[in-house]
Amino acid sequence: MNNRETILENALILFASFGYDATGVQEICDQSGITKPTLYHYFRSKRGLMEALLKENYTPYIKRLKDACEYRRDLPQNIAEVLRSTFHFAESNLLFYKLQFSMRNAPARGEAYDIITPWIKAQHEPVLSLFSAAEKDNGNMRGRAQAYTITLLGMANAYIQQAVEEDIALNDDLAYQARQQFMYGIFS
Amino acid sequence: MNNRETILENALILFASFGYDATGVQEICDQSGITKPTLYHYFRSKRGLMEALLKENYTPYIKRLKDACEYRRDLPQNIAEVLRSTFHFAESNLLFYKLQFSMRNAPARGEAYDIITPWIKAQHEPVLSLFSAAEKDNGNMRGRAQAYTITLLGMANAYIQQAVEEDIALNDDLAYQARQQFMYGIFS
DNA sequence: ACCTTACTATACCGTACGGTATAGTGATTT
DNA sequence: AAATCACTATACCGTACGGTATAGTAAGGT
Repeated sequence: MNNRETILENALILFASFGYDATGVQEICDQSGITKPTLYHYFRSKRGLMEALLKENYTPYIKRLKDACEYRRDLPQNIAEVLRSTFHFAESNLLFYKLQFSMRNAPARGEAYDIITPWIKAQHEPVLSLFSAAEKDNGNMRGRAQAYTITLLGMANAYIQQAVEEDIALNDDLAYQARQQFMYGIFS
Repeated sequence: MNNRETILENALILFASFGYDATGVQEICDQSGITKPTLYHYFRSKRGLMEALLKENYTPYIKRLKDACEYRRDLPQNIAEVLRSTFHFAESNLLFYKLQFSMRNAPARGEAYDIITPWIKAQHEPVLSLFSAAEKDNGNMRGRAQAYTITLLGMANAYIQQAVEEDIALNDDLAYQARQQFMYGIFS
């Protein structure tokens, strides 16, 4: 494994364990067996390192999420796919999931929040389009696309948190259960 | 207002805006119009300041939550009360709610997480007892008290987040809606 | 008058931070 | 053989951090 990958790997572990602010560049270098100029050669700053980390880990999930949000007049199917892709995202790289979750919920005026903002948008945007498209087929959903987006993703996180703490699998069954519960919230 | 209260008030604003790590003691002092020895007189350390902040703001909520979790063989009633008290907690001091939420979801090895851990337990414990008590009256809930606790509190957070971002009121109607959705998840 | 107590300002401590200037190294290109 | 390139180590920069030693001040008790 080359130095760039080693740095990214150790940065993920340290950032996820101690947070962005509390993790020093020197610490990442020590853990990776390199020195600072090497790190600054590959990533132009601490921020640049975090940006690269987010890009590498988010990209496949966002791509799959976009597919999951392609509306084909079957909203329940879409919702199941959104939940499945999000569960898979969390399960396949739990460390990164924890990191991004803590950053999303970090105070809004910190560097960490700045860096993750575009990715939050990239996640919300396709889900929001999905519910906007579904509105046209279902009158009593009108004007609530934004609310549905927040609630669906919020519920996914609640399920993931539960699965992590209870050590149960984030499988399709759980996604189905979450979908039923979410849809009940919509149509009641 | 005395200096102690001024410091606590400004610390809340700054910690909630920029985070515990990113907020310097000097910044809090400047904002409060005092100097560091004054702060260190009232609070023995930066950590002590945060602990005092949590204690003052959490205590009334935990007390009310405990009442809400007193089981009288009417679980739906208890759940409604848990949601109501939590919604009220968030709405009456949104800044503090945001602060504690970001700390709860912060990386588990930081000082901020250490400080808040006992309060997380103080919140979980009465809700867990509630579901444990309800288990005895309802066989098909057996062994899931922990899962219900996490899901209920997680759902409350999802609703609060939605209410904040959509600028809608965290009133009893919303608590009722959240309860229905949660109970659907239990009994299905 | 004297002592204690609660509180506050000036000025400083050691440490760690993010980042870099300098000087290489070893492989590839010309 | 010379020059170029990607990469890496040593040693250092200025700044900001959490925290404190010292020296008061102002009020109340005796």
